[in-house]
Amino acid sequence: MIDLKKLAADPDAYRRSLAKRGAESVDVDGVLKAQQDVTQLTQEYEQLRVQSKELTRRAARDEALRAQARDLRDQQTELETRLRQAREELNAKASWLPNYLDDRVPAGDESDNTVIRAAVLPDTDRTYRPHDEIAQGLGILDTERAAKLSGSRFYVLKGDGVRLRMAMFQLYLDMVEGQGFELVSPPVLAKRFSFYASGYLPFAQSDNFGIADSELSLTGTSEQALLAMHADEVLPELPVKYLGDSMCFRTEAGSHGRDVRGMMRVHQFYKLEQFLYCAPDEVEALHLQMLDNEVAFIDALNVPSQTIICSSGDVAAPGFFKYDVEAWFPANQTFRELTSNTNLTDYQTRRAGIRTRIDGKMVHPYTISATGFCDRHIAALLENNQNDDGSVTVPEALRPYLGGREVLRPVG
RNA sequence: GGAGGCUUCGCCUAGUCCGGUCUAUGGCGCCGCACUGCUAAUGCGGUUUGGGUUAAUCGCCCAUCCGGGGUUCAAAUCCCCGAGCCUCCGCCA
Repeated sequence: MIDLKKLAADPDAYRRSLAKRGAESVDVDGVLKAQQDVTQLTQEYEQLRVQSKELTRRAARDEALRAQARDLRDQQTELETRLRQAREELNAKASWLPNYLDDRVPAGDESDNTVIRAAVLPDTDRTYRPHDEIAQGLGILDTERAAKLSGSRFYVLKGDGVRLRMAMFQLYLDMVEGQGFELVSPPVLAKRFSFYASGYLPFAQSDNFGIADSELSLTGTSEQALLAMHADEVLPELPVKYLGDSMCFRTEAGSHGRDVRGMMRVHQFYKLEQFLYCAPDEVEALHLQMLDNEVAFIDALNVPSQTIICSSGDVAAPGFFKYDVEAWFPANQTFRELTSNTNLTDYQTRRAGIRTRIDGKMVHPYTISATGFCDRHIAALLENNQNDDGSVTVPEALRPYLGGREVLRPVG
């Protein structure tokens, strides 16, 4: 939710932001009108309440006034109904307003993303095999059996694949030691409200798996839980930093035929998420700190990567400013998104009713949602650290967490 | 699945039986001031949140006692539905 007072004060500033998103169809005037209606009805209602309260006070000792008081109450009830309807209309409309965009966000689609840190690619003409072939060779990935079990866009991760995931988990914890993160493993089933609060609903209605005969859906990221679990709270101090540990579930609606092979775009994957609440004046520094964590981790996996500022078309509705880190996938000679790091300003905390006191004033804290690592990192690691015989050299940083092993060898 | 208890403005709490200055009590914490020759003690005052009014402050007004609905001139208080927490029993990884 954006700040409606700020919107009313300068609608054109918001319209410019919408234009950059290509979202001119959003009904700004309708929201402003609905807001005025609510304000006006509220004032009328309050005036009636004053009269009603006064009359009630006197009616306590004077039965003759009770008929009159009853009449006033009925008027009040009627006005209350209209006020409630006006509020509902305002909420329904306002929930469709995306966040403002930072001035630094380039207008356009994916092709307009701005590279702010270039990758250092290996100077070689050797050929690389795609990560899924390497993984199958190592016997750590089984997509055929996953298809029998669950269908397409799933994988069974086995043996050293699971160990790699656990090793990465431990390495990540050690690398961000001292930064004040609390490790949290939240539920992956959440109520509708949680998806609304985090800004996924109503925009991305079809992205999540619902549970039949239940209000619950599977979360696409622990971000949704780490936000909603603090709904309606006043946070005593900032920043609050979490590492969210969870499986993530996504329908991948609208991505038919893209990345159907391997581990890149699936219905279920593991992710360790960096999620934090902070004061507005510390958001820039923390945003960069999260980015540094991501890059340092990917570097530690010996995976070349570049950092980009995402263009307007690549920033989801609740986002204000987003960095992506893209890993080099040498088999296809292409960069693919590995991590995503968004400053969401107070958009989510407004929706969730999360506040904090800064200099004695109640304000909505800012949130940052940034990937720590996820299963895609395994794919990037395998593809970039493969050897010609199909084995994979374990990056040095990971070796202590894999019993000192230096190489993962193909089976049979 | 069964039975019972609980939910009050940061935390704890009075008030609910029997509706009416409840305009919600007190303590802790916090803030301000005063005092004391120390960042101790004490005293006085303030301290829910959201909205409205205002250029803004002060003030004033409206709402707010887990959520929703109902009864009533009037609801923290009575009735109904729901949520959450707790205890005991049952069942079960």
